[in-house]
Amino acid sequence: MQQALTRKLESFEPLSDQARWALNGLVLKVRQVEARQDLIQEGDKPDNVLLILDGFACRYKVLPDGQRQIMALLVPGDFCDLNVFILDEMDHSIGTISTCQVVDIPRRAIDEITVHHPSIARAFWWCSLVDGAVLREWLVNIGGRAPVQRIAHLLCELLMRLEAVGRVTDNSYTFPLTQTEIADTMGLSDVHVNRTLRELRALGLIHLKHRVLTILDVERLKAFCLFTPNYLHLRNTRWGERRALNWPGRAQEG
Amino acid sequence: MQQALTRKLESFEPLSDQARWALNGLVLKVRQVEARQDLIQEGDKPDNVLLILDGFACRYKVLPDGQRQIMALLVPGDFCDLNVFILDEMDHSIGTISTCQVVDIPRRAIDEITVHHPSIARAFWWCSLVDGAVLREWLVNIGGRAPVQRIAHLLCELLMRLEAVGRVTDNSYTFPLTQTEIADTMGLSDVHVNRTLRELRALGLIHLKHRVLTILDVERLKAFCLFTPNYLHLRNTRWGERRALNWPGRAQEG
DNA sequence: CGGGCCGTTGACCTGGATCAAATGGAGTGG
DNA sequence: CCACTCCATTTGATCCAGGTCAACGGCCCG
Repeated sequence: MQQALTRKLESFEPLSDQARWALNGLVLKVRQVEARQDLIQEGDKPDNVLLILDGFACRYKVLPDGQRQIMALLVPGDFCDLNVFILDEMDHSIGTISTCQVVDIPRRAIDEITVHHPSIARAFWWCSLVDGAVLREWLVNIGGRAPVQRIAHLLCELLMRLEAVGRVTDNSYTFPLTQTEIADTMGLSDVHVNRTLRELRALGLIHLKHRVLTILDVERLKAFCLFTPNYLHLRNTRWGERRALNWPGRAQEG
Repeated sequence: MQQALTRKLESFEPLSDQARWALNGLVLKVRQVEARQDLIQEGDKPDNVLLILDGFACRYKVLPDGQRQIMALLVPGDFCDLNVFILDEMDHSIGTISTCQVVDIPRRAIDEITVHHPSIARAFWWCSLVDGAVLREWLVNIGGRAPVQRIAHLLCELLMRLEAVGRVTDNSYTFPLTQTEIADTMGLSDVHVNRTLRELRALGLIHLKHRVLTILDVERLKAFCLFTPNYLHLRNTRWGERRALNWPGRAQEG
């Protein structure tokens, strides 16, 4: 099941057998971590790269007033910062949401594999660029979209990201966030998340029960929140068709 | 004046004379660009790296409904993505806010300088990691902070970033954004931005007129929005003292 | 002098936060 | 098997921060 990473990287570009084999070599000591545990805390100086093999984790910060903001969701195949070493210390924490399987990859192993396999180096770069793109889209999401489309957008994004690592069947995937966690992610109150989910259910767009989310009508959900997948920069998946979906107007000139 | 980049990189770690000289070599054909022009548009496939020498630019997206979201401000010394080449196409646009001086650095020049100067390669890495950190902080800002502190936080951040490239004198810097642009940045309405600025003025925290911002009481403004500069990862500036400012509680354990 | 852009202000109204309480399910222990 | 606890979800009621609409004023520039 740890081919999540390989599979994800191959949605960027195909890898040679050697490269795939080298990637498997990164996965040595797999750790099982309970839900709601910190993997790294703000202020730490990590000396390993973390790779999520299974489960959901998140980057988050807690403001002095207790307000917690989740800034990213990490799903199977996701790294937390391939180059953290360069920074003095973590400026945010990373914690598990569900039970996770995690690998600690020593810095040196990353260095070696990227030296020996330029294709992997490129693919790793791609990962961090995509992470940035996702982050920007989240900013757009929170800053610009109404709560219903905001949540719908998150669900669409996760559908595609999880699809890319083979965690989706019949438009349905495990979605372990509590409503409060969704609230902390989307900058909403938990009460309002509840009502918004109800609305999405009433619209016949989703079904969410017992931590399993089913998207009842993918195309309608995407249209509903004007989801444009370009920012995920997928190439080789069946989702990655290069087309301008829902892209009427261009930026106005000054 | 183009030592903005050098100066910024040296707030990460000192550079040798050779490295500094090589950096200057990157700056060849400087372009002057009017305010409100696109430097790169969504969908483009850029073949140069852009470096801002002077002026303000921004990353933005325009949603199908016309809503515009600014996702980052680029100030002197800022790059737009050192590795865009890896991606198929831009997923957002970059446009100038004020008149800007911009350099187009060919991909090859970047490759060469990083090969010959590992310290610069590290420093470039640091840049992109900091960009990511800033982006995350913006997410926290929009998702978690009330409008007044949100704007105050932006002003604090800019103070420090501009300070790092020598664009601040007497706690005062050029701030070319219109109120509408601030609104598009902060996920607020322009009317409310206006009132919020008035509030900050009334509190005696800032003075903003004719595109020049003066922070009347830096410490009070920082305290006001609970500004924590750790995410900027500055080391060698007088702001970069390594201390846990305003950091009472730790993340709770599950 | 006139037009356009930007900032400012007032009036109104609504979306979403907040508070509070009830329901339901999963686990635990008697 | 039932009682009890702990949490997440659900729902109702209330309130206000901030969006929306509209008008005006100032400034720059042609």
